[in-house]
Amino acid sequence: MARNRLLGDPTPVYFKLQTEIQKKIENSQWAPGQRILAERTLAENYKVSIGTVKKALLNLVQEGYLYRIQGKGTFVAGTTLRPESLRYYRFLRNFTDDEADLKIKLLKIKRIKGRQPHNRYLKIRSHQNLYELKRLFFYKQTPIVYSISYLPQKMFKNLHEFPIHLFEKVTLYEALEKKYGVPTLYNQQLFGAALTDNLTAKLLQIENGKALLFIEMLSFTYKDKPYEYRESYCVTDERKVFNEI
Amino acid sequence: MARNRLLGDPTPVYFKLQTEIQKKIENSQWAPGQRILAERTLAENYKVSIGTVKKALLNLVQEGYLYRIQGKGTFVAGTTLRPESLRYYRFLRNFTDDEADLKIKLLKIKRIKGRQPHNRYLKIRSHQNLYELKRLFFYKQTPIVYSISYLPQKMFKNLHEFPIHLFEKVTLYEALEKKYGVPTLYNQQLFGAALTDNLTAKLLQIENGKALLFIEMLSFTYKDKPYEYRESYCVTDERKVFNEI
DNA sequence: GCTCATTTGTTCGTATGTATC
DNA sequence: TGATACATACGAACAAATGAG
Repeated sequence: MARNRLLGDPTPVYFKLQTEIQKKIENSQWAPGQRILAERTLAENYKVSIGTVKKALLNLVQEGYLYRIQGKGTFVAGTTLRPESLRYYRFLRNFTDDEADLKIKLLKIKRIKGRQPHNRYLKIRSHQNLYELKRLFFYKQTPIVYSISYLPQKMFKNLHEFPIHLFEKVTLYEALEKKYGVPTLYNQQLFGAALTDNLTAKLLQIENGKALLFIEMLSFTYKDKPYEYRESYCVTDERKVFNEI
Repeated sequence: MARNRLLGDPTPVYFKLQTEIQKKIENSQWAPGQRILAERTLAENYKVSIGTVKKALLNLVQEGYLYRIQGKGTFVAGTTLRPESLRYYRFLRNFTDDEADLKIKLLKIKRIKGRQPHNRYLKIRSHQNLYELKRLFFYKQTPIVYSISYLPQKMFKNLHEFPIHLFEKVTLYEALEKKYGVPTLYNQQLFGAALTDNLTAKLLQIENGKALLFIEMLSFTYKDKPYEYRESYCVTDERKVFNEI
């Protein structure tokens, strides 16, 4: 009977509930993996019908904040990028090829002063410091990607003290979500081409003057907050970088 | 009361209805833009409750088959009706830049014999013939993309007889949807880097030996049917190709 | 500018099916 | 087996937007 809307507030009840839950997830009051209250319980607590609770929850499932398992419950989700696209990056010979399995090697992690345009992309002030991660991605002993990541020090305290294998065994995404509760919700990329310089030629073991795929990437977590800016140089002679939209 | 499910068929009623409507859209019985029957009418026709019809329709909205306007009705969607998501490449100087507006020039359209790997990507037999479209994309008089598209002749009969401005004034997507009822649902891309050869250097008005962004693209319509394979060469000195996932 | 029929949007409540442990 | 939790389905009432008259 829409009892809750008689006072002239046009915001639907389900949307208010949805927003409340979303906020609890965004500010980490409810952590990824955690089971939340049951439909009925929520309905009783908020004094709304089960159907209204269902609508709020299903919307949040659709937006990637929650997932539900019949008979078990409703749970807070983590990184919402499809696991395939998360595996960084996906290298294929052609459209019908299988994905190549890459190994990661951490070259260096260090703390650096803030710089531009990095800090601007990350939406932090220019005096805020950064972590710089340099990594190589290998396909069967052959290096094919050289990437440099920049992360706000303030957001990832003591990142440099973690064991190195953390950045080699799992993706950076998984590591950051597990250690800092920062799930990846979406990311933006800029694709370009560049010629090899001395450094990249040496690291990627190719001759100078070859064409490289150059990717700039910004990864976002809750509240459209960018938390990583990454530059990658890719050898695409054999395999190319796959994307689906 | 689930009357329709007493006979042991585990398929939900809403899902059957959803599938029926989806098929009508896929085989063009219901065309993009067309209004479909009202909720109540569908409920009466199929002898199910309004809630069940609603669920089926909302699922199809979410999958992009339909859109709904309160007070007007439920309509069949198409590519044209979701402009932002499936645009041509978007060219930006950096992450905070605005999108550059590109002009298109059709260089040539001709019928060619089928070839590999094109026909394999398009999932058609190797003897089936193709259309080949060569186009240049300009940003303020400066050419920045050279693209070659391949389309199955069988699927797009008489494509070469359409006026040229059709391929210059609107995107290829819109043209194909309007003329052949083939909306674009998603596409796949492979990104690589290449060095300029004589042809591309001349067309793109740059010197030989520069690095170009090379994009292979496959566009899909209903039933995961690929209908266009495209190769693009992009000058990314000033602007880069944007993507968001 | 107003009214009215149509259509979708929101909310309620109930009953039953089905998966999990 | 039973308790719990989500999924499906029904139907009613009212709100809000649209467009025609």
